[in-house]
Amino acid sequence: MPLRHTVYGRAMSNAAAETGSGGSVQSVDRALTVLEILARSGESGVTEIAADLGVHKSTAFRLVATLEQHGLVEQVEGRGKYRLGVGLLRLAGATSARLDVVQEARPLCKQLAAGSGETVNLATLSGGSALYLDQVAGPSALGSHNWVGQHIPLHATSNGKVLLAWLDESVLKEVLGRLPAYTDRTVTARAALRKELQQVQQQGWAAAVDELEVGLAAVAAPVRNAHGDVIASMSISGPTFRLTVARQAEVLPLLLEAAEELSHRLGWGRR
Amino acid sequence: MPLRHTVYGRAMSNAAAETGSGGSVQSVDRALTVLEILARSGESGVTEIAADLGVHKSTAFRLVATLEQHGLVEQVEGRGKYRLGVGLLRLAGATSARLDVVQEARPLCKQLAAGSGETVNLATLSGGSALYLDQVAGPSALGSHNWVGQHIPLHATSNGKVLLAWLDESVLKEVLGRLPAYTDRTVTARAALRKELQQVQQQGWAAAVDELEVGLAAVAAPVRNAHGDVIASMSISGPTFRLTVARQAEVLPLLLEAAEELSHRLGWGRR
DNA sequence: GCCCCACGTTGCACATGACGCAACGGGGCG
DNA sequence: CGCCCCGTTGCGTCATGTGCAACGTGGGGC
Repeated sequence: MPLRHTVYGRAMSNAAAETGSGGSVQSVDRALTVLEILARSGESGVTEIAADLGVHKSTAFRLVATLEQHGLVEQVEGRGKYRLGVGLLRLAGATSARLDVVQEARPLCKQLAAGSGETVNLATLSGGSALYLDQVAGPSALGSHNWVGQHIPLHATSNGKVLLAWLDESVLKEVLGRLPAYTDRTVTARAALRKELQQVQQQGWAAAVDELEVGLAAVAAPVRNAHGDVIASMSISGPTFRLTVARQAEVLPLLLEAAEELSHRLGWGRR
Repeated sequence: MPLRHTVYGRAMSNAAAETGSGGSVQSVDRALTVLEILARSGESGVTEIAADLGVHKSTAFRLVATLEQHGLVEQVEGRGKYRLGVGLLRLAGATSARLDVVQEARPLCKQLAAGSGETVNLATLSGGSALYLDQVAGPSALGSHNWVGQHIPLHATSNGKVLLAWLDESVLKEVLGRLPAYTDRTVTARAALRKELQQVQQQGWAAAVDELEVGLAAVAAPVRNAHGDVIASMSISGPTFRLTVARQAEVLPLLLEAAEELSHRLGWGRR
């Protein structure tokens, strides 16, 4: 789609780190950028947002005020700062309700979480990283991190490896630009990763222990659509001390069964 | 804040269900309304959105296109229709990262404690029993026990019953291993408990009087997350002589309102 | 304790950018 | 084959979003 927009008169004085994403409707574009800024910073004041956006304070204020009226942004009590609001959760809920994968997966994830006692995640490929679509915390997991909506590196997670393992060679090359290390267990050598991905493809599941975070372990299995493409990955994760290799072997059959059942519900292998 | 824009020439032919929420920045306001429309409908075409919004087709199109560039909206393949995009999940992830049941609940619990005069508790399911997350003592509570951090049997408390009532059958079976009696009012017959849980689910709240301790009464209501899962339970508890059935009926609306408001803050979209 | 700065917030006037219009292309159905 | 309805796009106009300046306030430093 061609950029139809003439350049703006002004010379973009700001450091706004323009994503290059020009919007069709300027004010809306700015407003949405505000959301992204808040997502990144967690909490920002009007002045800060304005500077980041390269617009006048008052402009930023009106954008934020409008967002606030829709509940997408709220101001933290007392202080004048702003942060993302819960309206986003409702919208996101509507989003995932619409994604058949998530909807079909939910009961299975729940059951799997109950059966394994650990946290179950569902992830898909999105823009060069793993996007976590859903998470069901296991009974023994309290206050475990919520990954939903997060973009997670592909080469350091079990879900990521599954998603990579069935990728076309051409796409794979693009995605594997850099392989940063997060712990000293992270696989950073391209050859080693390639080899592991092959193994993952053969055995039908992947594992990652202490590779993204020390103390975090997970196993994952592929989810296929009606065409047989791997469109998502389901994982069981927990603390390394609890999710030992032996325990992994115990929960693996449950995981594989759940992932297969989900694939089945999405039309794989039918007919 | 006064509505500053003049009405459009047109007489709002649509059923746009104007929330009365005027925005400060019109186009942003409209764009966000588009998100809400899509959240409600699941999938809409430009024309439909335009009609719903009371604007021209082309206007709606540009709004949608801008939303699309930020990933908040995507067009379903083939058909020209639009739906909410995964970008929302990313934003929501940033939201829920800082979202904590206890933290969100605190002001509500306080208010409820003040309004009811009794002690308010917040509990969740953890490893086969109820884990008390927070407690706000009411003004008339003298030296009442502090339950925070305690594991309490599920079948003998109002919170426990709420947490059980919405549990999957499979999990429920596991949890209900033994039903020890703590007083002679404790429900120990599995059939009776099952029946009560069904009633709890229907009426949307639970009660327990003298079932865990003689002289201790409580009513509880469910707290839901964005998916509608019951993730916690909020209760009002006090001495049986004060929290009579009549008094319970008085505080129940307050409790239900608080629990619903909390659910709302956690992203539950009512209904 | 005082002052001063910096922040969030609001009224106003201008010109910019968002809007409605009308026309195009294409896909599905009769 | 032709109709109709959809999403999409160039254009001219004016509504509307914007920058400016001023206000109130709260907190930090001197």
